[in-house]
Amino acid sequence: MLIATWNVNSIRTRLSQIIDWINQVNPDILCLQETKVVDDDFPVDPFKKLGYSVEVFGQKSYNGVAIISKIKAKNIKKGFYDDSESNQNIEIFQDQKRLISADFNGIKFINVYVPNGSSMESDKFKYKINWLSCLASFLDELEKKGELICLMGDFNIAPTHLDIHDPTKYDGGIMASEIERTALNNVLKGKLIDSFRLFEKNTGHWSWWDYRNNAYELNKGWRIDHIYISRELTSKLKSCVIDSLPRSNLRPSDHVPVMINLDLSDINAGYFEDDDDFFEI
DNA sequence: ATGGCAGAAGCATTCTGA
Repeated sequence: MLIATWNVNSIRTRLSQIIDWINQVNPDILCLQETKVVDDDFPVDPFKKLGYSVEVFGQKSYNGVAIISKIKAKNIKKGFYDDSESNQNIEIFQDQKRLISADFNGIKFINVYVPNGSSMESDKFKYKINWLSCLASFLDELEKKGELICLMGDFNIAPTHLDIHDPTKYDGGIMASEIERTALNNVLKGKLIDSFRLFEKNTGHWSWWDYRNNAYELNKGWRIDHIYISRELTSKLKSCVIDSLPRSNLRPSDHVPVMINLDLSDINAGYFEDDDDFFEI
């Protein structure tokens, strides 16, 4: 099963590039961030024509997440909590559409667009850290239920110095600070594993290049888009690749897709049995 | 230290992103 994440920086501007990429790669699940469109205006038809279902959680101009899938989603949840579970502490996070989750084949897929944080002195930075704290609580609840998890998206954090083209210049700053890395590790708690690092130990692999200063041509990138999976799933993980080619498109997104291949053939045999039924591939 | 580039809103310019 091919599972991908891509911050497309506007679904409407990038639509033809996304459709082209789907036709080339044929992913089973594609999680998008920064769709920048209200749900009613999301272009669902081009995806439906290719046999995909579309689940969206968007807003005007900013943020917005979506899950495109060949498999039918179960338990679609938009934001940290459904309306029925309203919680005073997280209500301030519901106006920014940054998280959508759904179950596929007995695995909880969580698609996130973590706030950027602007500068470390800003209120937006506090918002980023608080948002990550909310995400940690959200995952704690899932952990308690024993859910298998795939947490993916644009994290706006380089996990280590290996994930920055110039760590001497940027380590310790925004997207690379100890505060952010600690907040991220508090989400992962050693239970969720960075898929990419199971295959690649070296630096020089980026998922985002700034539009400015010829960053892509100079290969001055960052690895800030990630796919984390439950430790129990790592034996099923066959690959994790960053497809940097779409960054050379005309009018590209500043991010590129990251993709894993999970071999869930044993789930077909009913290995993971749900309360109510077996999972279809 | 700042700007640079891009997208959305909306029609000049501002806000936001990372």
